Amino acid sequence: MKLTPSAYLTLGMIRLGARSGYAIKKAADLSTRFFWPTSLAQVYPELARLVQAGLLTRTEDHQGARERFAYELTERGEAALEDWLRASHEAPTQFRDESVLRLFFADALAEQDQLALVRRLREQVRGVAAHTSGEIVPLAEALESSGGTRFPALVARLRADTYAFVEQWLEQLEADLEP
Amino acid sequence: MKLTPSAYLTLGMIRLGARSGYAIKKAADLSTRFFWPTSLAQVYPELARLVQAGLLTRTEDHQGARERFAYELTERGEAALEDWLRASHEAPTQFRDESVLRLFFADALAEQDQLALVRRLREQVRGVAAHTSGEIVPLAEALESSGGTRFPALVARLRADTYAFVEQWLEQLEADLEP
DNA sequence: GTGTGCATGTAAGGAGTTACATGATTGC
DNA sequence: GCAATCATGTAACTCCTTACATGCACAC
Repeated sequence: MKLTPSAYLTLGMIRLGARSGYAIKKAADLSTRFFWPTSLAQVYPELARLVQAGLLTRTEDHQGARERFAYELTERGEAALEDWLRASHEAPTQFRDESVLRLFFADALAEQDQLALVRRLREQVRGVAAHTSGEIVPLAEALESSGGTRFPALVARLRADTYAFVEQWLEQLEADLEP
Repeated sequence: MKLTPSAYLTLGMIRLGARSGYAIKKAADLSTRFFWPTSLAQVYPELARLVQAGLLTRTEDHQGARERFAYELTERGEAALEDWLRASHEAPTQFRDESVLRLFFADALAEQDQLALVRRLREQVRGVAAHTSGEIVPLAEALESSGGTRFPALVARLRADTYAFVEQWLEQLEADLEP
């Protein structure tokens, strides 16, 4: 039984304290979405598969008339997660960015339009950097001080710092392109 | 008629001098693959669509008994490419990286295993950085000095520098994690 | 009382990958 | 002679997204 990264995302989020499918999706949108997006239409079937496979338990946890299920890791589920974390597989990075694709082909433009393209790209990158350091890092740091999990904050900082670096790089490029 | 980024990739590669579907795919594997991967099973139908739409012409260009077709941009094709380059759409970046996902959940591991995970990740990143600066950048720079197209080289350098930055960041993290 | 958030799921469709299928040319 | 590269395409499948469908709880 081979599990996909999305399955491990599910297991990992439950290990970090998410109990419902909804909570997993919500947590993912604030953290892992940037390097592993997911959707509810993925989460629910995945939960069902993992229960089927004996890696999760599902118990009723209804709130009055509103239905809710609480998931927990079984021993085998915990072991599966840790095995995956320890494994040294080659995981090919998937990256798709239309903006960079445009930058790649920018020679087709007149100089002023090239400059405009770079400027737009830098502003996009600046926005991501600001959002990451302003919103995502603080959330992850709250988790760090409350729960003792440090890696979510590390990953958030890595992202913030990387985007800040790219922003500087593009700023320099912009300066070089200016007439 | 709305075109996908893959369509613009196709147009762009032809503008840079690729003539056959095979050549487009080959060029993409050495350049755009890192931010917009493609495959022959995408390229061929895309070429057919673009010919159909009047953005490309297709002419026979057989080499003896081996069949080959040469594609060229029509005026409308060139205009479509340039419009896309000038447009300022929000292009959501798609990024999927199982290694970062593992890093995110690394709190589940014992300290020595956390260190091993970071070390592996750094080595992966180092490999990418080395490949990019050693193989991809020189190729793009050759294009730059021969043909006057500078943006492919800029994009390659951006990638090389970014990965070098991430490698340093992880090196620092590794040092911090060491007992 | 109404909008936002919590909560669970299914169905249809799209985008992209791998595998299949075929064959010529070139360099060693 | 044989392997790698050039060259064109199709078919099946997988993964993921968007849209659909439904309803409770809580705060304002």
